[in-house]
Amino acid sequence: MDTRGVDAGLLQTKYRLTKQRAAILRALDGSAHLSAETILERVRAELPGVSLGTIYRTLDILRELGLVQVFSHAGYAARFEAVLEKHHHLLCTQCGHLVNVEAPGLADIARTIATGHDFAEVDCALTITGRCRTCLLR
Amino acid sequence: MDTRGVDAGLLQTKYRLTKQRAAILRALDGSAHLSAETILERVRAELPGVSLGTIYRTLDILRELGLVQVFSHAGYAARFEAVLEKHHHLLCTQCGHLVNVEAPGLADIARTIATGHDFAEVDCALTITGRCRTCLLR
DNA sequence: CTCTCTGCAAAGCATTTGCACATTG
DNA sequence: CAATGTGCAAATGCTTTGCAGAGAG
Repeated sequence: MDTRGVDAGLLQTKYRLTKQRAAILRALDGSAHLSAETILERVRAELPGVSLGTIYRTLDILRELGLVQVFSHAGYAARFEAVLEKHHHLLCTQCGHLVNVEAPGLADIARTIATGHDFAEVDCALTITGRCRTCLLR
Repeated sequence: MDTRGVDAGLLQTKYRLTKQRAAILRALDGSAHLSAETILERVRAELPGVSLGTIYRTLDILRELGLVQVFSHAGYAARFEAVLEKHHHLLCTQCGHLVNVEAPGLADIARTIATGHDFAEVDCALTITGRCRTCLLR
């Protein structure tokens, strides 16, 4: 994630660029699938006083701005990552391991389905579940 | 949903067919996208003492047996429905309205992606989001 | 200076669980 | 009867929120 680009993105909005927010952006940089708790740990490493409430509030703003993608699935805490390119998820139902995958053409399929039902402003999220190699061998 | 078929299905397992479970199956019959709370209300209409714990426990068994499909999405309580045919979901992000849709060929796409990453026992769930006609006009 | 943001701690909500009793097969 | 299921209520875990003080622009 190009943090400078995101900073600029934030600055163009009504939101302020605080040191907490900058640290959260840095924590997301280059890593995928971080839980709020993990982000809290990383941020606290450089900014000890930060609270979980701030993490959630900031992530929600970043999601609203389209800078962060959220993965949530029944039975797991949400996981967050910076948006680089649109992608989908492959989840191991045994160990929770998450892989980013691309599904070329899926967006078009989804848009066709949605417009057929009079929906607009369409987005889609595909979650593929299964068992990963490691778990299969166990 | 053919409740008799499901009863038979239950009976073939280690699970007992109690009056609570039968009532829950009846509550699911013919309706889609029921929350646990709604199911509780319906079941209590004929069996007043039933608890929410039992609803969740039973739904979990039915899901495990493949008789019930669960839809969950960040910010909403889970919604449950009897499995008739595999389908996907179209969710209005404004009003929460949920529509069942088919996505022919998607299962194959998902399986191809998953096996490419050494995953097996593959399933997939597509959630398309957008705004429904009613909300667009508002 | 004003408006937004933060930390804290409490609340919220959906869901799960321990336990003693009831029920099923 | 032995094993499974149930109601109840408390616990859980993630996430959100109110508030009073701190900080950004």
